[in-house]
Amino acid sequence: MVMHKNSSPGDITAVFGRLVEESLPGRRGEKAWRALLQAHATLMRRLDTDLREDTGLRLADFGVLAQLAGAGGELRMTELAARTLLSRSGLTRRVARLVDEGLVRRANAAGDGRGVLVALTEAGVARLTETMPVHLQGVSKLFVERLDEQELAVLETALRKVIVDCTFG
Amino acid sequence: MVMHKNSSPGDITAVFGRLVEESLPGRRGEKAWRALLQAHATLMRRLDTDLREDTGLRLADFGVLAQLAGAGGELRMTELAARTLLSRSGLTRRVARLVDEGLVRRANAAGDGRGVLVALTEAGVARLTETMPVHLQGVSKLFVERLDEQELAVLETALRKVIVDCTFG
DNA sequence: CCGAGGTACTTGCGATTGCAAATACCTATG
DNA sequence: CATAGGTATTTGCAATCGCAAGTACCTCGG
Repeated sequence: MVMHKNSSPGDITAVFGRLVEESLPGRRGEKAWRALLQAHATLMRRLDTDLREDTGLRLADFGVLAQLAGAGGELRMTELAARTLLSRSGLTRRVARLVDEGLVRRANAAGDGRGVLVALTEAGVARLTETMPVHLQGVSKLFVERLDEQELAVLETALRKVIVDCTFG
Repeated sequence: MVMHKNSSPGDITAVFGRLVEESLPGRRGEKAWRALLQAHATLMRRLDTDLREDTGLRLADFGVLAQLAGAGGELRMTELAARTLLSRSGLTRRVARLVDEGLVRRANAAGDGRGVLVALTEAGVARLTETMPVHLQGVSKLFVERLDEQELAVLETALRKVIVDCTFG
């Protein structure tokens, strides 16, 4: 065993390991946390690149169209931002791009001059119709099919418990 | 019951609902998937803003320093990119910024002229030492403490199953 | 009906991103 | 020992991001 005046190699790991123990006794939850980060990052990257290759649509744009469809075709900006987990300013620009592509339309909210109603166009519906199966099959293959009922149930309840309320944008 | 030639309000939701059923029979896993997206997005945003307010360090920069510490103080670029879930080009620039701030140092990899070794500086170690508890207590409070042993165990095994192999960058 | 203060959304700005191409170096083959 | 092809990293570029400030509109007390 070699000891130096300063840190020996691998020492740093041990020092910070001890620091982890102080906040996470027994390093409880560390592996689950890491798994969450890694699963999310790799799944998103894969789903996004696959979707773009197969349909030309970005995952974030798909998310906007899908949320609109799930809400009956139209939503206010703020509500849409909340559902898509996008910042308000980010949504403003994303919607602008979708309007340019003709997939979405903007209208004034009836009875509130401040509000903007975003609605799917016919082209948007058509685009979503061809895109949806591609994305869902990706989610199915990479996520749903790899998990059993119990795992899905626990994931749902556990992850719901850790959703934080935080304003986006 | 009112029927129009074209879609009636709410119709779109039903149409796409049917489309979901085709790829996800019984909409299996849909709720868990949604919970994953929402938990990740809100947790990350919260942890990042909290960390920045309390220590001035971005979450992504913290991640780089923490991975280096966990690996004994230094890593090659590609390995570091993989561990931090960053793209290679993203890491190049992030490391450049960290070098500017003096938290990290670059050196040539011994025996491979192509390789770059990124290492924590003393200042980097110091910064990490003061930052680590803040971040970990955030993770503890928002994530670990809200879950029981079984939930953490299932999260870990389930999420590990859905980690995709995909090159970053 | 006026004005203060709240809400809804957009925009200026500087920072950051990833992709694809470029650079630099290594390795194996003939 | 030349060179073809692979690996490690960086950079040009155009797109995108969030924050903070700005605009527009609504609401309500007086």
